[in-house]
Amino acid sequence: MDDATAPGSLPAFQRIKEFLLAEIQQGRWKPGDLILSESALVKQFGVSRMTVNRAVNELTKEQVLTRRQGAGTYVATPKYQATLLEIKSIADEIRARGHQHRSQLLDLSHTTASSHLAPQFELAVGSALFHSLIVHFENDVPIQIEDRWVNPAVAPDYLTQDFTQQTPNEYLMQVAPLQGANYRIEALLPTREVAQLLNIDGREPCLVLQRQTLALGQIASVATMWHPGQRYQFAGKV
Amino acid sequence: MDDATAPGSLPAFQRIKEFLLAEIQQGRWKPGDLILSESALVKQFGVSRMTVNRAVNELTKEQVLTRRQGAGTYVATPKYQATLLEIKSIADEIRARGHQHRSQLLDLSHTTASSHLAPQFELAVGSALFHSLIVHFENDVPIQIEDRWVNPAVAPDYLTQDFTQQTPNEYLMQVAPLQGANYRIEALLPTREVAQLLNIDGREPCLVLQRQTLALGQIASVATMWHPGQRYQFAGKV
DNA sequence: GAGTGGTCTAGACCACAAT
DNA sequence: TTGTGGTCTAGACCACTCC
Repeated sequence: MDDATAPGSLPAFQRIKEFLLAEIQQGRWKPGDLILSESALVKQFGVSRMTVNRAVNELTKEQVLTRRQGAGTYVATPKYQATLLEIKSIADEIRARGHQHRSQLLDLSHTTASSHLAPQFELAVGSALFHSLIVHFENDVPIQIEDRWVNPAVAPDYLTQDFTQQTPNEYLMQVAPLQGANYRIEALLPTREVAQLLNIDGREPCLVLQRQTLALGQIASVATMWHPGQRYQFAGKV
Repeated sequence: MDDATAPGSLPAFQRIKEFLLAEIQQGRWKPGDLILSESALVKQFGVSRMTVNRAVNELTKEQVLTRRQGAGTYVATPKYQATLLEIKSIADEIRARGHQHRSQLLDLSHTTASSHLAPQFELAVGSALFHSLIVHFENDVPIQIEDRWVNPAVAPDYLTQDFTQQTPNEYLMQVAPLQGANYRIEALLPTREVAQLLNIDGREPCLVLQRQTLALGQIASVATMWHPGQRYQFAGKV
């Protein structure tokens, strides 16, 4: 005999993957935790080691787990995503260029969802929202305006953070595992306020990134990032 | 006994993966081709079927191959890449919106690498290059200017194609497997020529994508795509 | 029916980490 | 030394496609 223990059901390696994913997504295993060894999973599921190995190796390729020979298998620390438009920290990006990063907090407040914002959060009009407005400087030159609304259900302590020490993005990724993002990139002329904050001429085009991030099964945050066209570009590899 | 046929060497499944990748990248197997079956690879490499299966399955997960139970394993048709900034066809994109695509060929010529272009191709100044300049229309409204230089070593028949029927991108992906791309996105004011071709005001910002594509181990193509800021944006998910 | 891939087993030897 | 993961074998049964 061999396989087919559960007829009409998923393959064994899939059931094991789903078990492991459920443990992680439901928070019973957290990033960095050591999880069950292969031999433990072999006993628990009554399958051969090759089958367990396939399940765990696939999750490792999918960057859900990390493995260290001789040590064990761990829950991967969330990686801030892929390819281009990485959900990375503007502060890290600036420092990686060997430059100095500084940010100026212009607003941090409690507000309510307008008829324009509410649908972007899939919340009712008038729901509570947090708002922050920050200018990021690279070597004292303004390089990004970050205009962000945050869902209080995801980050209830948002208003008490010190966003000159840690960017909102960094904070949000710390309090809630990022599940995905939708983005839009446009070339727009700045509003008068944007032009003034970025210290540019009103006729200079801006590269605008709008991003909606998802966490804990909800829309965590909606951000609009304005960059001066003369001083900023997105670049990457595929 | 079991493994360790080639001491100091790669694992068997890795050697098989590299063999398969080499066959594809050197053009001996083309997209859609049926490749060797598992049993054929078992004989060729003198390994067990599970080892071959792992190699082929991993390449399938990596979207290099596709498999059909009962039929066989095929070279995947190039998938126009990931996440955002997919290397996709502007024509398909427009048609996917249910709109009509039309393109106008403004130039298709043989030229030589200037001191500005040569380094982008890693070629000597004065090397032969092909050039094309195309305007793409969505429902008769200009939506993209595609200004492209092509390495003749990768696409020697570039100048004899009908680019009103097939975009340069589609043609290039057909003749040479795409290995990667570097891109840059900027917000710029249009040049006089660009403004005229896109039928926009010279003060309207443009969303500009520059992309360098790699194929056959060389730099295949360098393209600059201009889009009117009012009518175009990049969007996607991560 | 012959051939293909999809999955699984019950062992095995190895390199490595922790102790 | 014990336990971990990394890799591999030589079989097996199954579902599916093609002829």
